[in-house]
Amino acid sequence: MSIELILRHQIVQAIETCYDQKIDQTLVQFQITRKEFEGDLTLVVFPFVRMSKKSPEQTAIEIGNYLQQNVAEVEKYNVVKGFLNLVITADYWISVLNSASSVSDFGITKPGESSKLVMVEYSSPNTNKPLHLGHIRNNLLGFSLSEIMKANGYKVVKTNIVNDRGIHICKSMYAWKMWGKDQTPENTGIKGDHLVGNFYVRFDQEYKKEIAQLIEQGETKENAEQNAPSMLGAREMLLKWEAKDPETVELWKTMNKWVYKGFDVTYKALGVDFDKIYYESETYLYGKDEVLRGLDEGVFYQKEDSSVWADLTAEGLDQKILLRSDGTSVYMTQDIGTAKERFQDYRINKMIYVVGNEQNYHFQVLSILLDKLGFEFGKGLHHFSYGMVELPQGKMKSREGTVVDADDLMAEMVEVSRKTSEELGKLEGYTPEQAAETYTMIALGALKYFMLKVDPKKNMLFNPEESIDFNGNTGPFIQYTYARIRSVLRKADERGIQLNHQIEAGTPAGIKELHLIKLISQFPVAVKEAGDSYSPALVANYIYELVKEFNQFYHECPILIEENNEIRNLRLVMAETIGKTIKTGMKLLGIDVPERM
RNA sequence: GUCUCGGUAGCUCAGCUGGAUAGAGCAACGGCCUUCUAAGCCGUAGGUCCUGGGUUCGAAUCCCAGCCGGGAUACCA
Repeated sequence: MSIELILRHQIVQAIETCYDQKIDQTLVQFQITRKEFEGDLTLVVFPFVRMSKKSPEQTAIEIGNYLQQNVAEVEKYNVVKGFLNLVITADYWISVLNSASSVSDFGITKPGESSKLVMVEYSSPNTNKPLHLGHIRNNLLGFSLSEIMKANGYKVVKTNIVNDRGIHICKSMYAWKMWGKDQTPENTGIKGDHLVGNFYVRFDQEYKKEIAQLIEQGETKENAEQNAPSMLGAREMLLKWEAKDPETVELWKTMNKWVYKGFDVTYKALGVDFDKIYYESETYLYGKDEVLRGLDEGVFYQKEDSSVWADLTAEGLDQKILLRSDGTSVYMTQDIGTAKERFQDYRINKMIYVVGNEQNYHFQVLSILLDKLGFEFGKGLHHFSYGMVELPQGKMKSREGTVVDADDLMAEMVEVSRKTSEELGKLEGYTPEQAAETYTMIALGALKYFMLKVDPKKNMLFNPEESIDFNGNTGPFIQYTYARIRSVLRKADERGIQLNHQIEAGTPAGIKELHLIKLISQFPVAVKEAGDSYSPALVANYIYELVKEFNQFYHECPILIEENNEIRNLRLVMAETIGKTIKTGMKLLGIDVPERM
């Protein structure tokens, strides 16, 4: 049982004994004692003043006395104003270190047979352009969230729904057919997703030219947009595709194949993967039956033009269209279909959609509609809504080319990482392959940590002018600390020092050691909170705090060269446990840590 | 118009289930490599926590109003 739980219980007892009042455990609020005061845990006594009918100081002293007498782990206490600072015995903290160091998966709750199944949908790209920085955030969040859910004892299915059909891909197809028919990834050497993306941009350029021309000829802007030859061409392609025209379907397959091959490279570089991939071209017709059933059951209604609608005014929202007057589906219809499909394919207990906050409204409506259709899981959907990545000029737009490309960004960072490693002479003695593996790991560590350390729900700013840092609160800083710990442990091994993992009670641990052990003990708490609140940032922030604290310790206290064997052993075991915690924590963020750097 | 998210140091962000003197990193300035990895450590400087009310023993944190910014808002996904 953790010290917090023991104390919580005992404090309730103390109030009952001293003041003859029964209180709820939730009234007991603890915090970690601030550095400038002596103690480990602090009880705020103000809430109890009303019961004691005494001054805060007097109340604190009485509760402190009770705890000191009745709780073995409480060594002593002091009172500052209304704050009761409790000093926990060193032996308790040593026992905490012992239990943390003795297990291989400290802080992790492994899923078992009866664990709940969570499906996490993330990435979900369009197949008309390569992935950019916004997708990177999505992918990293989705992957990390999946790892964090697993670490909280859930079974997880990672899924990706590929948006492989629609007018956007037809635009690329049309442009290719018109202005680049001879080009392939093979004969141009351009990565498939980039090649297709180039045609998407080309389409937009030509389209704009045509609009300008039509307006000059006296057309209204609206007419010009509707009747520009390119747009007509793309629309025609969409109709042909839906009619399963062989030539169009063939072109569609070919170009999508190029894109998938490109995506695979990017996904692999990012270190993300999926257990199940859905393709919208296969699922986009699914929702229609459900909507028609809803219409039969009177959940939805039909307008005179025979379009089908949901009335959400009772929920404080508007009317929402579900089937167009020609009977075709909209985005919402498809999502109803895919949701049903997924719950049929898997016994999902919870569905999490990792999708940007611009779609908050969509998912709010989706949840309500599924509920109205009688699906139990409707209310259980969770939209993991994250903020946009903005550039100094504002939002990224693929069509206008104002995007930070995922592949380019990674390549640049690997290059910076390589140069830095070489300048610092860190990887001497490594083979070129080992060196490349390490500096790539560092580059990705920098990128991933940069993206994941900020609160997912907030918009974040990325300035391409200032490359992502490798110093300070960064991935490489944490990786560096890990490598440093490994180095010390390697040297200990070389010198024939055997670690004794069962540290004996009474080992003289200093304030610095105790503080670090306290931090180690918080790791499982951080993992749980990250899972409960769906926030990888909490794990990132925790690791940073631990690492920063360890580096201070490292500079102040010798580990390997400490002369007292007992203390040296304590510090080595502590360092090893911190290393293990860093590795586990970073794994939750999808970041690897190097043995050397 | 309505809904929603945000506003904390020059910049990027923590802290937000109310608690002690609001913290990091970057950028600036000054120190520390003959001792376990200097991608590190120490120090200096930098704040009307958007504004105004309210609740409270106590508010960056909760409530209300306003200002500024992002996003959504019935047939693009």
